[in-house]
Amino acid sequence: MSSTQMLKGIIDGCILAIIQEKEIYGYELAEKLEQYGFDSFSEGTIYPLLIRMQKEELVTSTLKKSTAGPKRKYYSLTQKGKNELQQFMVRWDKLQNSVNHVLYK
Amino acid sequence: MSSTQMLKGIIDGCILAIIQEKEIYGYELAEKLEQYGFDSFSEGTIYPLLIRMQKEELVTSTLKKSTAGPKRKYYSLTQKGKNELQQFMVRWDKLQNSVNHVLYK
DNA sequence: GTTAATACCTTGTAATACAAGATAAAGGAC
DNA sequence: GTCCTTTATCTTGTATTACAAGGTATTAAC
Repeated sequence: MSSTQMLKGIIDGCILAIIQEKEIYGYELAEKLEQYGFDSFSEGTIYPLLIRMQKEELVTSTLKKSTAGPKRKYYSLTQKGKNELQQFMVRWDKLQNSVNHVLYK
Repeated sequence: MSSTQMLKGIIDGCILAIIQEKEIYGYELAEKLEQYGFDSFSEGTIYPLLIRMQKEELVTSTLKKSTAGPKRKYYSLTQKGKNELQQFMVRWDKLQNSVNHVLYK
């Protein structure tokens, strides 16, 4: 993943980090992102992203019954996903340094 | 500008910050970004971006002779650009907090 | 059986990072 | 004087992707 894709892909990394904590389903993830202070990540963003990440074999999913509503698709990280998260954290750190260097010199 | 566009638009803010320091032309800007640790911002990224920012009236430009090569197009911030930079810095700060909250809890 | 809440997915659009390549001007080598 | 290199800008085309908008399914409560 290039540095550019990172600029576009910050959410990806954050989602990997949240999933690593504990397995989680899309709807819950959306709520959690809002808690963490991210504005407006709609389901139109999150579901396609999760599907993409599963295609890339960063996450796996299992269906579990819900108390109310359709089955929940719980996601957890694969080893590849854990590696990707590590790499993301390095890139994020570097990006943070660069941006702060520019902004605050 | 939404939070999403920000994710994609971090470079925009950085470029505004660099231009605010002193007027600068595209080619020089590309070099400077590399100095600051950004990988690989090619001219195919930077020139369209500068043109876009001028269209949005965030920057103005004036041509000046170069010692070698075609005329340099020096960019500087408009008042609108300065405001945008301020807003970007606030959004960046918020984003940083959110991401770090997720990553390092 | 209707409503509300929960949960997932799809389609279409606009933005945009970037590679690749075109163009232009100046200076130096020969 | 013509060729090469360096400096400098711009354009075209492609792939990615955030998101709005809307659709579908399941359960509980009434």
